[in-house]
Amino acid sequence: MRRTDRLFELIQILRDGRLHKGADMAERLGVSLRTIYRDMDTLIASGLPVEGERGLGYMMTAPITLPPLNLSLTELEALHLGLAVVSKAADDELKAAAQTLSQKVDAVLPEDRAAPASGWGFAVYPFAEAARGFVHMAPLRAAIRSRRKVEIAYAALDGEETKRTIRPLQMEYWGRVWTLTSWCELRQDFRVFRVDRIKTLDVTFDNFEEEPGKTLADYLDRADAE
Amino acid sequence: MRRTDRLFELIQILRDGRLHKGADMAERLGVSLRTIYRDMDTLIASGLPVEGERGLGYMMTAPITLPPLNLSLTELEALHLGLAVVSKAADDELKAAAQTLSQKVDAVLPEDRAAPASGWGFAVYPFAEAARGFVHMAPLRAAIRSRRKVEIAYAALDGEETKRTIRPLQMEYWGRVWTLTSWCELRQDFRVFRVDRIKTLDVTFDNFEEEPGKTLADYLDRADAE
DNA sequence: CCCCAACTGACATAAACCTGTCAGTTGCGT
DNA sequence: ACGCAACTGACAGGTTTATGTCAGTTGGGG
Repeated sequence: MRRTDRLFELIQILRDGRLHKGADMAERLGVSLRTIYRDMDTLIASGLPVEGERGLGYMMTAPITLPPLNLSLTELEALHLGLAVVSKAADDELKAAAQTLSQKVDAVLPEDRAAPASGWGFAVYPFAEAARGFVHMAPLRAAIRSRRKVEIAYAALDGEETKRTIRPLQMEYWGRVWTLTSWCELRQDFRVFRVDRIKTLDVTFDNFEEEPGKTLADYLDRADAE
Repeated sequence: MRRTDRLFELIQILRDGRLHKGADMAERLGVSLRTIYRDMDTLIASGLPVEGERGLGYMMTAPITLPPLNLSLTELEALHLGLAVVSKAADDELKAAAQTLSQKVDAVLPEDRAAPASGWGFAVYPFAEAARGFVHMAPLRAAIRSRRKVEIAYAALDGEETKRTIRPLQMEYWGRVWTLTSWCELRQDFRVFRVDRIKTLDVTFDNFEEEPGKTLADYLDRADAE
């Protein structure tokens, strides 16, 4: 096996984010342990986020690696604008992530492509209403990802407050507010909630599967038909 | 010179986006033309956006290359959300760029990190008011980048229409509308315009330099003081 | 104190890679 | 039809890199 192929195999092995011993990888790839040590040196030097620890083994520390991407100038502008929006118009976790990603991108751009001193020509100012819902966004994003039911207390326009269990499907950003499209178990129908009007929110340990008639696709189909 | 060093030099030569002949690069780097052909094969195979044309030479087609980036899951979400916003809430050029960049990112993610069938859990819907200004955004972005004065016909809130020459400094996205911060030569002061209320817009060939008292930093300083 | 596995330098040997030369082709524009 | 420069395969020779072995160190946890 050529060395470059073996390096690629090592990345695939490590990608699972688990702990791996050098000796095991050596056996698997049919080379000596010393060679694996040399290979790991090379991968780490090239920036792969892996850590080795004596007595333990190797583990990848950041699970997602984007390979080299070729961008046009407009794509770079779109990237910066998009990250600027998220830096302002989402919850603290997403804000921080957008900021660190923007910094990472700026750090690797060639000097002639880096941000001009005056910035990229964009600024973003979120609506106060949108900002009020931020407190719920991180748990909602996690619930959407892992498909867990959520219990909310919701204050409708008329002030009436209801408690209900929902299946969160998607959040929408309208510029002024964030909304949440869900399947509502109380009403046995789809409902769209203003995120800023959710009073309390608890993510349950109750998972939900895709049920015909209750998925985001069903909701969108119905919306298209109307 | 080692081969890897030469490959790096080739990238630097090509980065200017101009046409380059193999023979010239061979002479410059002190190797045979055949070796340059082998090198170009290697760079193209690795994804460098270069095209060769018989009778002409080589040229780089996309000037910006991001090296491998390691992202957390939240950074990936922020990236997708940001690009989703730009895919909806900006001019056609930026929209297209955001879409192609999003596709590029999705194409290179490992399967377990790619977009779930139901999407990333976000949707974005722009205000119609914001959309009305889109027609002016591409020329404005270009004018901001290259610091060229712009002639606009502007319809203020009371309906009065004025023609004026401005120095575009920055655009702001408020969710509902886009605005443009400029130095107005008619009023000899900073002015903020609603992009959707600009009736006509012409980018001139008149460049402007940074003048003390008339820069974006001056405007922001004044805004902070108020 | 012992165990675990990462981590390192030095050396000899083997393997892989790179280069220049040569002769040839291809596609486009004039 | 010609000129231009990319593009290709084959070959010989030279250079560089990689590998395994060996003996040693380091740091953390139990």
